[in-house]
Amino acid sequence: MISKGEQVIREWYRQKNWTQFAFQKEMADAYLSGFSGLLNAPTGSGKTFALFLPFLADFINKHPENYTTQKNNGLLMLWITPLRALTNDIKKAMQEVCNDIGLPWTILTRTGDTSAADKAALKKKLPEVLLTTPESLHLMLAQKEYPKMFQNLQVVVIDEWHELLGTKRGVQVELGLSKLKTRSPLGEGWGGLRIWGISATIGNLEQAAEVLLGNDFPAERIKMVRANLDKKLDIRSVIPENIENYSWAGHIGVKLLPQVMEIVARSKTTLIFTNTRSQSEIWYHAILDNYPEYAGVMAMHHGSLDNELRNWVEQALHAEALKVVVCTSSLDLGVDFRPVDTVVQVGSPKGVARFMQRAGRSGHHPGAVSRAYFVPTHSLELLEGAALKQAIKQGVFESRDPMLLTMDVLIQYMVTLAVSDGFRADELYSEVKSTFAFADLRRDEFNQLLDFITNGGKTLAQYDEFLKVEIENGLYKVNSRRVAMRHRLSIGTITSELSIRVKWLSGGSLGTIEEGFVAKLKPGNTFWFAGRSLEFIRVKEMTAYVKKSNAKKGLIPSWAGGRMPLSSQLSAVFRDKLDEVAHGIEQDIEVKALKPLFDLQAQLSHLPQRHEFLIESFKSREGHHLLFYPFEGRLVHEGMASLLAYRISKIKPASFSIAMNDYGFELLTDEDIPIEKALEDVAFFSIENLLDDIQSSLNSNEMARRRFRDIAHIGGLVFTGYPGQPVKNKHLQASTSLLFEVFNEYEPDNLLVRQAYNEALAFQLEEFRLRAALQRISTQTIVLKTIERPTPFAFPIMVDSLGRERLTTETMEERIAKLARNYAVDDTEKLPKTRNRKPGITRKKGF
DNA sequence: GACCTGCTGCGGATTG
Repeated sequence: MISKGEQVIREWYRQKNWTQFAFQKEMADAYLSGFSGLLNAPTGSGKTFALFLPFLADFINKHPENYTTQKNNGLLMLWITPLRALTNDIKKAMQEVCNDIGLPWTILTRTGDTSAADKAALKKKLPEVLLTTPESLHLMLAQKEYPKMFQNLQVVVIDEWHELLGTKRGVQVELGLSKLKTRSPLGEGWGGLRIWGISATIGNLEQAAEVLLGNDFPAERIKMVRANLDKKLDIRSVIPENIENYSWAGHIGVKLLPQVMEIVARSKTTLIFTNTRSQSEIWYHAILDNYPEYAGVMAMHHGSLDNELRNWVEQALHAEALKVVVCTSSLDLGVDFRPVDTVVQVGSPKGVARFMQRAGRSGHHPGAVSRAYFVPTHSLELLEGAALKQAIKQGVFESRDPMLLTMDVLIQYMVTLAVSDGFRADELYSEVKSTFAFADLRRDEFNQLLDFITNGGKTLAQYDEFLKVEIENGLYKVNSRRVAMRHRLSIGTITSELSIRVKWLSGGSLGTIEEGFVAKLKPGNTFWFAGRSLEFIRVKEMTAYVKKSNAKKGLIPSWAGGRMPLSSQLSAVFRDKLDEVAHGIEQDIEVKALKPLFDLQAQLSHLPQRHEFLIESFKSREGHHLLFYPFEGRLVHEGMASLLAYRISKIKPASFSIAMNDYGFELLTDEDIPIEKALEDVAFFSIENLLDDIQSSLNSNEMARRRFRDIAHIGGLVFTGYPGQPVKNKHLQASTSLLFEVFNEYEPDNLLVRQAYNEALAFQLEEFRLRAALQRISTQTIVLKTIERPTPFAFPIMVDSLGRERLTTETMEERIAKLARNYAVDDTEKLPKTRNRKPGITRKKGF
């Protein structure tokens, strides 16, 4: 005997002519039996229905006779997604089902886009289902009498949980949930509220569920539902026709444009993913220049383009009006674009999961094949193509590590609650302790935070602006309207640099570029942005005004952003591939194509096997070069380079400059380096004294100061300004820097400062990975080769070397002069030609 | 001739 609700679901699938997948049945069973848990399903697999339909069935079962007239029960389902854009898509799908089965419900969304009138209406009459973002959830918690809003809540769904996990937005979700569970009508604690996460496949699914549900969730009420859909992937590398002439270094990859355009021509709709916004612009421009027939059926999509422009592109993709879109990861999530049948990835995707995610953008029908091409931007990167295929075959996925004890997020949350109805310390402490993130929060730490929001802590007590929260009969409350307003304005954990808006003189916005780029422009200059040729007119009030230009050439802006290292999973498979090469047992076409390159590497130096660690040493007019190849990603290399430089300098004082990429790093000095002696020293690669040596070798103070900027924003120590009137970056930097100094000097045990140091260690240095890499190297056989000239492994690193960082305080002028004097012409002349870089241009420090 | 790495994500008041 099946229930009325289940009948309705089945009937709905039948009418749609859809088959109900096994995982959808399993999901319905779990839901209807009252479980909470995690649904592991890829986008476009019908996961929304998998959760929404059982929820409806459950409701129908409670009112089997008259469900079509039931309404106004209050908010029953809260659906949280990380993306504003997704809320409307999902709302449409849900509303359709309700209409189909005759349920008189309105599905609403509440995000920053929601009009003030709708937000006010929402307070008066609650919808049965509400779709929102983590930030909006916290804004709701900052409203007076917010418990009323959630008093009937039955289920919370966190969509794309893998996207939030591992970020401070994820911690925000954990805290929000810890509050909602206490508001459940079905009993205190985890009495009845069901919580479901939806996640794509990641390396730590079990942990993802654990983090979502918190520490006190009864294990017997947790289910993991997996959509074992067999998605067919067809992955191919684009192999340069003449590998011996292909660049040894470089990141743009435009040389392979003809091959890519052949793929585009063969396909219906292609997404070309690039790794940076600037690279998107360059590729778009290159296509327009060389294949003008694509004008009109080609578009671009990245994070600095105006929203309106991006919405248009998304619509046009749906409407099958576009043949090719050049984009960054701004298109690798969310909305499903059915017409897309081919994905091209230009340059290393840096991780297996990211590549899968992007490949999955093509062939978005059940049963369709996802077709993805990998385009290397330099020769050695082709080996990553082989590694990617192997990793996918083996099902190797990166994990998303949950963030722990993020005090800035907690402070923000405490003030949020104080702004609305206020909180009591003991109660809040136990709620917060129930989250995964704050399971280890000590009471004295919590008290320190309480002291901080009420008295400004030890150091800021005399400044009124830090005394936000007052205590009335044990209730922590914000009474100042100004403090409350400012706080609501700064809820959220995403911080970003100030940018300059680009607008037509005639009105209408194109997007944003960075201050530094605008500073390079003179009125009348042409630059390319958003795929158009623009003439720069002037800057006024954070806006650059432009008009259309007919110039064919122009500067292309670049943006400063995060630098993702090669993931440790992909690095490991990359090393496996290299081992195959060294043993001559390579099978992959990528590796076979690279044979000439590897032969040269073997001839000039050595091809390391799994148990070997290669170090190359050579002298040029620039000085003594040492090259190390851990193949562990650039962040680890950066840390390891500084560490080894420090350890060498203990044997013989020297000043080093450092260059690195995802495969290895270089140490360069004008002194003779006693490398053999250093290698004899057992402690050279040792993890003993690692933290101390890191402290001495790197400017950890500066690294922490950088992290502290964001922490201070999130923790509400600085006010970033009213909408439309941002506080100047310079001022913000000065004030966070000052705060950092003050804490460092007078309150070294300050929790936010401690957090800054921890974040720097974990994210800037990837300390955990660095440790593992050193341990691996200490078991390997060191192969030290003296080489005559840069090898295929060395060259890409050395090309980047002009952006190298000085470990000593040698001034810039001296450096440039020395470079100009010593630039080793005879060494570089023989090398394959790559892009030109102006000597003397330095890249900003990484931290 | 220039450009030649560096992603993504959200939210928002009041006064005059």
